[in-house]
Amino acid sequence: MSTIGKALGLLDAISRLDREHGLSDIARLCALDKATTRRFLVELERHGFVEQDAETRKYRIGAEPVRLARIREARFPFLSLAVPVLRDLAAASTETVHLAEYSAGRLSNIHVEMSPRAHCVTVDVGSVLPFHATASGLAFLAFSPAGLAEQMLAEPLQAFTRYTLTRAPDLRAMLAETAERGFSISRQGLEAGVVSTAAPVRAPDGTPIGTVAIAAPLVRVNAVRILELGQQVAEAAGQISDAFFGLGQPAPTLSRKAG
Amino acid sequence: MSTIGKALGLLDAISRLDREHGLSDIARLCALDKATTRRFLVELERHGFVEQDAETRKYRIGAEPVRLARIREARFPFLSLAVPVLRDLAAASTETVHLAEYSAGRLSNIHVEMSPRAHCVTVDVGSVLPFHATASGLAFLAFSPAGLAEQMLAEPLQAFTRYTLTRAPDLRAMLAETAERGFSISRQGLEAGVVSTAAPVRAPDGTPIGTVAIAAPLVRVNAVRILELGQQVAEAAGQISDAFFGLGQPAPTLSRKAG
DNA sequence: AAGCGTCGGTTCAAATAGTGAACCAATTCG
DNA sequence: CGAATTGGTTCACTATTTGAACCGACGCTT
Repeated sequence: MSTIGKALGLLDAISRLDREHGLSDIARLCALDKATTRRFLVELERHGFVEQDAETRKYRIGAEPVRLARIREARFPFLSLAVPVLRDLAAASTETVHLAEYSAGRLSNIHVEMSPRAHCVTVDVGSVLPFHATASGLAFLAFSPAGLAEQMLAEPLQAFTRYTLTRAPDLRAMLAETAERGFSISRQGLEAGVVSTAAPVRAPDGTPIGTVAIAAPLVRVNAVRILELGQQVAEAAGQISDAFFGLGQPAPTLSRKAG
Repeated sequence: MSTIGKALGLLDAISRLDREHGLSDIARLCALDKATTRRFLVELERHGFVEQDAETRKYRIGAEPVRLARIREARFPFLSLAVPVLRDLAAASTETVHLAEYSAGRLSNIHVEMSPRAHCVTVDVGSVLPFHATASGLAFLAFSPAGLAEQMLAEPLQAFTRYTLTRAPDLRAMLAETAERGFSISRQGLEAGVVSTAAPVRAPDGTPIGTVAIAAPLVRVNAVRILELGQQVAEAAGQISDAFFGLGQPAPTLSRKAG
């Protein structure tokens, strides 16, 4: 594997940590030598991708990604156009809403609007969503070229709860349903006690570039309510697609590479 | 130089481009071999740091930095706390306001609030600010340990306009003035016809972590007005420092490494 | 339509960079 | 107090990166 790949993998590992960690910890986590890990961290730090706390000597994500993200947002204002819609959706549904973007073969959460209610689902920004176990993942695959779904189903599928669908035929059926319905539903696929529904944000040519999802506590949704939420999420996703590609956007095409 | 450094340098080069470019262009710009450039781009793409347009084959910043930036913002909400203050400042001053963050030895623009006026200064988000030629740079250095300023002054200083101060003694005088006054002033240092004033956002221990600046067309400011704007910018910078470190923030320390 | 330049992308021997076991010195813990 | 961490460094060994030369395709000009 290339050195660059290893270093960026290291950065990815750091991004998944819930708190700051030290050199030895990070080395163990990435199964890299301590010396190698250190060289990577130093190099990443030189470029602002990680920062080292001067006191604790622990490492965290640096400020350079913020700069890069702002540049991307300036040309491709996905977040800034989507957030108002998400806010409205959270208010209308009174449930937690989140937006994911597809990149590098993964679907990552990039924004969360919390439910105004006291009892609600929390979702981490920056987390990577498994395709088979989340409404977002299913919504994304259902509207992508069939090859992508098959590629994802071919890998071993982790069961996060005892409700997680892990058999390809079951998932294929879910995808077919989703494609017909216009939105996906996941019942406790990733987290026990949580039901989600999601719909794709699509480029003009139809390929999804991300998803918008609603996640609600199981106790608040019945068969009728989930369809209601699904309608709302599909509506919002359509709105974002239109807002984004409707005016002025050069509609960039994305090569849909393997994960 | 390490391969990682070269690859991240390439990413940095792409970030500075005003529009998307092709492989050969980028290779030329970075003085790297085409084959090497391609391997880097492919690797960066695999991890989502760049995207290649499927049609034009040109490269642009990818979505992964957005994910990383959101993670950082969730733990270290510099932007989200600063933006409301910047908005108020833009409204109060009726001039363009921008926020910069120090990282990897550079001061980068991470947010801009445009002046409500028709005739106003525009500032690019993501751009890197030269320390000696901008109000932000001077404000940052004036409140940093003296060693950092001397390090920056030691390098050859580019004259962006015929008003740019490039001699170390002149700049040292400016820094002394700035430290005393509490805010910096730059008259056409980077752009002809633009006057700026800036103040540092500081961690509890006093070291600056960024700056907030106002940039106004020369024709709208006289000696009195610039001091007025300076007062406002200093006030706003103080507000951001307080908002950020006042409550709950763990006040992380940053190792102040060379540029 | 032939000629030329440039594009994105690929190949493989030569050269350069990355690697990691062993080693510090400084903390932390029982 | 000593055992087991921690972050960090060294240097002989070796695997990875490098780039000139190559390809087919596209878009000009003649």
